[in-house]
Amino acid sequence: MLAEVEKIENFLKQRQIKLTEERKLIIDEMLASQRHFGPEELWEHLRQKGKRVSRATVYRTLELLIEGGLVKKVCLGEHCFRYEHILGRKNHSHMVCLKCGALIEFLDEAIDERQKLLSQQQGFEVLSRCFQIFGYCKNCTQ
Amino acid sequence: MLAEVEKIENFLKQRQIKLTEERKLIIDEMLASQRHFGPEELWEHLRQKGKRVSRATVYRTLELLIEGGLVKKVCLGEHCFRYEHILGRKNHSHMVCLKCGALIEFLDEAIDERQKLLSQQQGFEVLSRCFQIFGYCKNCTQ
DNA sequence: CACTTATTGATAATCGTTCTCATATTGTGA
DNA sequence: TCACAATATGAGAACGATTATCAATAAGTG
Ligand SMILES: [Mn+2]
Ligand SMILES: [Mn+2]
Ligand SMILES: [Zn+2]
Ligand SMILES: [Zn+2]
Repeated sequence: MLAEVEKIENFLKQRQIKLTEERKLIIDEMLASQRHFGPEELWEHLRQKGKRVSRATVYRTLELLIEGGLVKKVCLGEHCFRYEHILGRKNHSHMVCLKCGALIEFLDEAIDERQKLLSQQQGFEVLSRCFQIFGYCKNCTQ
Repeated sequence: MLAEVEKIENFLKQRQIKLTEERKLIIDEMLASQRHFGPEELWEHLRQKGKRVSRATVYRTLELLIEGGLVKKVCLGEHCFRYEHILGRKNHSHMVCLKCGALIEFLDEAIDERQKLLSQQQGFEVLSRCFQIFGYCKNCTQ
């Protein structure tokens, strides 16, 4: 956790970005709370702790952290986006339960390699990937 | 194309769904135009041909066709959704060029199998998948 | 043809996200 | 330490794609 905060602060310093109170609050909350979260959710958590920041600042900060490669935005269906920090985590994908909302993370060497091969064949330079599987989780099919 | 129209009309008849002028227009336009399209785009094309339907009807009809498994909605980044008809087409994924917007379709047995295996391991019942690769196409990296 | 039921159009509402801009804070270098 | 330029913030307006509303209209059955 300390290493993570440090990595983030280094990123901010490298560019002409100021480490404000609000950004600290948002980053701390992100690292402390559950893995996948929405901006509104994070904002509400802070608010409940008496830490009031603007919704706009939450969005702006998350965007900043994405630019720095510290946070990833995941599309979980129609109009549902979640964020998660990816400090020290391997690139992974998600299975999304359409009933209970459960998220199952997965990663697979074989898929990664096939995917790499396919894009090379097309002369396609990969920047990011987005792979979701929608359906019902174990609990919800029983 | 005829077979496709027929398949769609069969789907409509099977349920208590009426084959209205507007729905015919939308389906014809979809089959006649390019593969991936947005609702607004389809609406505009019809309008330019003097065929006026409500935007709402375009959305409603596409939704209907998705239910019938005749159309698929593809998420191409943040707030960009496209539709495509999947009549007689294998399930495929897309590489999306972030510069020129090009779409490269791909499908791969190996990935499908790994994915199937992974979801089985989790006891996860798959309903749909969504796999996109973002980056730069051949033309845009040169 | 008549009648029931589904569908349409126009536009208001929604909702997550971004924009605006006056005010406040940060970090620098004197 | 202090002053100052550069950045960042908050509050709420604006946005834009999609969905909801509901009175008027059309489809299809028999
Ligand atoms: Mn995850
Ligand atoms: Mn396609
Ligand atoms: Zn579930
Ligand atoms: Zn391109």
